[in-house]
Amino acid sequence: MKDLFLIVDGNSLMHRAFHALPLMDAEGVYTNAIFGFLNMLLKVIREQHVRYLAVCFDEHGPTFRHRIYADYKAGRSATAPELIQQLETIRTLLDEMGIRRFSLQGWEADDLLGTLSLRGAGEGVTPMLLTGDRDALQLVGQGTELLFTRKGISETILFTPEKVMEEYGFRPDQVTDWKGMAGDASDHIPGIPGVGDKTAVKLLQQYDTLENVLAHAGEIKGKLGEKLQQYGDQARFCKELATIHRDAPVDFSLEDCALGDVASWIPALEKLKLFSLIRRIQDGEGKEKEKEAGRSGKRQAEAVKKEETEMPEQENQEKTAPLLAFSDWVALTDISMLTAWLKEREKDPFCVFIREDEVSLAAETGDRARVTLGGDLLTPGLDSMEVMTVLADAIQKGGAVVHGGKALLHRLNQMGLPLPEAFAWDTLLGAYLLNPQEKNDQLKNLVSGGEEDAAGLCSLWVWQREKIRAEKMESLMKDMEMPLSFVLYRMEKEGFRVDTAYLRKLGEEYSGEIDTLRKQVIDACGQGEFNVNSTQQLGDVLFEKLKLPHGKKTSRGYSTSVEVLEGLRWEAPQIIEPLLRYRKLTKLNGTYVEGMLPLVDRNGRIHSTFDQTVTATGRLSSSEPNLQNIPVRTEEGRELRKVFIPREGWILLDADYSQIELRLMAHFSGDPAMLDAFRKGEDIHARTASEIFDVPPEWVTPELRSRAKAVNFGLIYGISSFGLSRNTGVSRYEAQDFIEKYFQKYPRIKNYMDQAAEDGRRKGYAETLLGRRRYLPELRSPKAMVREFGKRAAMNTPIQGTAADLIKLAMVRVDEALRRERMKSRLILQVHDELLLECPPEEADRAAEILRTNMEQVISLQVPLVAEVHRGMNWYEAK
DNA sequence: CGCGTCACG
DNA sequence: ACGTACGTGACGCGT
Repeated sequence: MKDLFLIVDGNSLMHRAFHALPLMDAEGVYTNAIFGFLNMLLKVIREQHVRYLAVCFDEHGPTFRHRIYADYKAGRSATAPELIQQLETIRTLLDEMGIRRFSLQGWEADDLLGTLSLRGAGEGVTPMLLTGDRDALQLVGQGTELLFTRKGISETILFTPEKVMEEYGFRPDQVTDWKGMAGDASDHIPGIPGVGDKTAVKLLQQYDTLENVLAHAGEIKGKLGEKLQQYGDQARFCKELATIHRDAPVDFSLEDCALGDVASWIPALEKLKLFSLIRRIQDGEGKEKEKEAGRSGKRQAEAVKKEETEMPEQENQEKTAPLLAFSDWVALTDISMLTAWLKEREKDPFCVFIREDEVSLAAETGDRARVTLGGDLLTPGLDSMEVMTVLADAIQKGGAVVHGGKALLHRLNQMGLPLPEAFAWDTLLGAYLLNPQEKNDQLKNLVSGGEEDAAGLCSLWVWQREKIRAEKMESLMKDMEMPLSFVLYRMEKEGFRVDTAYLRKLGEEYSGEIDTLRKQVIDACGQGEFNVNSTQQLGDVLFEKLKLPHGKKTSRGYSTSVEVLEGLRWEAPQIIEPLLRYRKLTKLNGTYVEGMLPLVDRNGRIHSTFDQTVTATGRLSSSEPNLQNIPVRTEEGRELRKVFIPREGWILLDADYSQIELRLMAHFSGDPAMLDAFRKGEDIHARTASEIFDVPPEWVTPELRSRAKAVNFGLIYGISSFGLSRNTGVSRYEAQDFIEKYFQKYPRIKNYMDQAAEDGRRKGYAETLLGRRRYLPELRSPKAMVREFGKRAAMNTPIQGTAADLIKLAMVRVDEALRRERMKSRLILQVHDELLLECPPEEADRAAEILRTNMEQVISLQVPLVAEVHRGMNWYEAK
């Protein structure tokens, strides 16, 4: 095997380490980036056979890229001073450690990586690049490999040309072609407008190179073809910017890069008091030799590993579970074998993973088995109904570990099989709790090696169990999310009855008026026929042809949003009035009439899907149809709620939390004025108005109250004067004034907000009252805008997320109470702070009581929780 | 598929 | 210097 020449992108790694690790301030010296960098370096040296080592840095001053393109990397915020300081220090340190480093005025570290790898390969060593910069992917191949850091620096992934193809769908030599077309916002490289990541990959798969794409641009139909012709030169230029130059005039000799004994680093590390690194070097020496002897010379083709570090990990650490060891698969070829397999393990949980053609089973003992389903004469398999019947019986005992229990319940129900009361574990829900932001619907994304069978499921379960315990989310899992999935299953199955005749009638009314309005708009514009639904055509007519003053622009032209149109009311009322009404009615008709009718089942009921694993904050989401956004804010839209009715002879109960988010803000902040208002049951917005506008309560006008309400809402979202002014119409100056007055009157709230952002930054995540987490890497972004977003999310998530926790818990308890009392009433809908229940009239009083008490008593806070229950013969009445 | 728009809490 | 309220899903357009 050839010796490895490790070439490190110093800037990239230092940058990543800086943002991944907390600032470590040892006597005023920041060393987090240095520590992370060296830790990483040591790890790679330990794991790979590194014989030669070089570290490359950027040099100050413009490069040839800036000379040909002034905007290159414009818009990047300045490097933090704490990082600049460390970038200075690391150079000296590397020199003292005897590590060869390279930097060259006018060249980026990338170019040096390219140059050194070429020269190294020429001398017969295997270059391995270590960087977090995707541009370097173009250098992979001809012996050069690339270790890419991700999740901060805690994981690396080894790229070979095959791996690049697998991850991105193109070859390393196509990286620059790809970037030339797709562009890169972070480097201010525009690419071709309208061509994004996906389109660029598709083009390359068809035409191979940028030049060939451009040569065939004439054959490509439609807008895409036009754009390719129009922006061909821009794409070539962007490709040039993205191309790494491999001919930098460096003073290189391989021998200068020879890596000595890492123990020689120790004196230099002592100066910086990097004792934990020194300890790692010393500890590692004995152990390394042992490992060396047992290890085969072959390096791992692909390795995703966890960095061992003494610093608290800030990012969400490993995201996939390690695969456990299992015995060989046992093929269960008849039903009695399946029955026996399950019987033998009935004392302990078993993992079950069902696919179209196969059921696999696994247990923590390491046993695993599979059953082939269906089959024909050539590929014998078992009858799927028989298999599922046996399986349902075992699952019913409550010991099944599954991925996505709600879907399994639907499946069992459809087959007419008995349902369990609980599962032992649901890894879909576990994955969501561990990281609500991550895509977690596919098991294979959660297990190392991408296993999608019961053995993978079992590995994931064992790993999650421990993580969830360690992160103190066991109760969220066992007492909330898992039971809730059964409640949601029942809600989905029940559905909500719809008065389709009335819905059709509304649709006809809308359609009739829409036709008239469309004609009015087109007449008033006087520019001939056009599609009023097309924002592009509409913008063209209003702002190009009719020269109306345009507001903000969007990436595709002029904005025609309600906001903009309302501004034109007085300019062209004969166009704008019918247009606004047209917009509104087409929305109601398209989304709520046309969209909903096909979803009504033959019993006149509509079955939304409630997804428990979508939102970042812990809320539910509803889809097909979304019943959480049925109109209510305008009377016209609200009429639609008359369409939602209880089953024959029953009634609807609607219970909603009053001001739950503000109450939570009062609780979290402990602000005395706000606590007092809620304890006395006052009108909170009026009270706020009185406080911040400094008028006696009886002087609070609706106008003042409404402003105060906007400020209260703003607070929950992580207020900014810009946002407040945009949403209320007051000037930004006034908005700023309101905010300042607010914080004067409610200082503890200000304190809470600051604390939420600071806690989030320190811990790396925001959490709810019950311990649900949301990771917020944004708080450590170098970009101010991204950081500001992170702050607002850190302030909002505990509030929105705790409200979500509480209503979920209330749902589990309400459902449980209704079942315990053997009532017919059932939950049919949740809308974030509102529960809808359908019940026979004789149960109404008791059901209302169950709703109210379970919602109000769900937890004890510093302020009372209040839920109001209304009843009616349709949703409109019950609200 | 990406965007603009708009419905909800 | 720059663009922002937090969290969702559906529809229609123009690719």
